[in-house]
Amino acid sequence: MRLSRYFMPILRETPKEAEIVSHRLMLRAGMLRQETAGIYAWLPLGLRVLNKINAIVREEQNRAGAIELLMPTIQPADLWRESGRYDDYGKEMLRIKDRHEREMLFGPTNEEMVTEIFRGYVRSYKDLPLNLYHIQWKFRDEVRPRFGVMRSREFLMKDAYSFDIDAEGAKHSYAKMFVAYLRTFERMGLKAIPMRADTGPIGGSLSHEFIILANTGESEVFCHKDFLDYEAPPAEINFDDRAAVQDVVDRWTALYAATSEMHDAPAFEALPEAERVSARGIEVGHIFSFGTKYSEPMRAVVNGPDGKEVPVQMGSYGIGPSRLAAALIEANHDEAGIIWPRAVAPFHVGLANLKVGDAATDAACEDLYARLTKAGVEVLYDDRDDRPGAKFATLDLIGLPHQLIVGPKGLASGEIELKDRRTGARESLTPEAAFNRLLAASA
RNA sequence: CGGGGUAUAGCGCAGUCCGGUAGCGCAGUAGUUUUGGGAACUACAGGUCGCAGGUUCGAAUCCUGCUGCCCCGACCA
Repeated sequence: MRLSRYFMPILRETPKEAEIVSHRLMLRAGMLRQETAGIYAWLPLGLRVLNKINAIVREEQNRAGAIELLMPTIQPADLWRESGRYDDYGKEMLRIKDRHEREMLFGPTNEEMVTEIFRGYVRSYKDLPLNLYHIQWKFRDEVRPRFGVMRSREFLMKDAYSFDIDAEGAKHSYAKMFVAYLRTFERMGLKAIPMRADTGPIGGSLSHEFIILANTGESEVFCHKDFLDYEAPPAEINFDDRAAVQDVVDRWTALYAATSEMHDAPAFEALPEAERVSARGIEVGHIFSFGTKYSEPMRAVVNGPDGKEVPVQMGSYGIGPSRLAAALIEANHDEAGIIWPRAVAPFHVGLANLKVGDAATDAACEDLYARLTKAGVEVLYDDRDDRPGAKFATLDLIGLPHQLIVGPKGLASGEIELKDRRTGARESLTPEAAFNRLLAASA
């Protein structure tokens, strides 16, 4: 993408409403625009990040056997009366009426609707297990939205729903999502720690929050230090192997980890001091197993092997990609701006032409831009006639992992500069060597 | 929902106390000189001063009401 033809409205100064670093940087980097309290437009650069996050989430959901569909944002009130949540949900649910005075709502979550879809088609235990998910906008009318897209009213959520014939199957479904979540966050370069959680209005018996550690995190968390060295299971893990999947869950839940709401101070303090970690955290995922809470009232039943009808065992599993975009910045930034992990970076490389109009510089840039793009490397080419300093500042702000700096001085000796945004390390290389280096990095 | 702020150009702000033709910096446009870590100069353009009433010869400024937004708290992916 040529920056001269892109839409990336960066701000030199920080809008005063933005308090936390991710919000400030998202506004400054031209990723977001607030339209009203807790409601944001995603500008092109922000959307690219959101799409990268979604792609990883989707791959890992699919790998774990979940199947994507797409449910609407607007739902009929009657569906929610069946589960009893129309009255329970309170003012956080945005309720609206259509032109015929029918009561509708903007979905805050989709348990009811997915259960309605399920019961419309599935009759037999032979069709189980089943896990359906979508990535769709949700609306929760928070009393006080804040922190940009970290706590917005409209937000994007991946929500998966599992259906099983019995509790054992449900446990396996839960474990599969548990593993998928560990992999999802690790692929984004985040250290996410599962913590036992309160189930809140979703209800149910078993629940974990996935918390990433970031010193600007919103809540206080406590965990065993060994978690910091744990690695997510490999892509090759066999999700159908109940024991293997359960082993991962057991391992990741064996040590102490809790948010402040669930914190058991005596238990935590019983650990040797050197093994305790108190930190700030951000919730990026939440999984629940809630049995027949919805299937029973909504009559989502199947015939079991014995021919008897039983309500299905359900679970739901959420990740907030829009929140993740902010959380990623909270965990990856410095004074100059964002530092994107490669997997979610809006572009891989920022190519800075330090002297637009200089024939040799233009030619070198055009050549690199064309070849890298052709090779599948995503390049944002700053071809604007601007001063070098401004270009450096912009590239640091938007945080692309690699910066290719091409100017007449370096070219005079046949070299260009390759800078690593995270380490700040710079290297002078021939254009050819830089090209090969970037190809290798994207392999 | 309780408490506290704030609203003036795209962004950041001054002006309000003490009423008298709306200003600064950045960003934008044109030009000149520049060009390896957010350039300088010149010129230009950009505002129903959140909204509605009121007081006054005259209101960004004083009074009344309303609204938006932000922060702290309680609540939450």
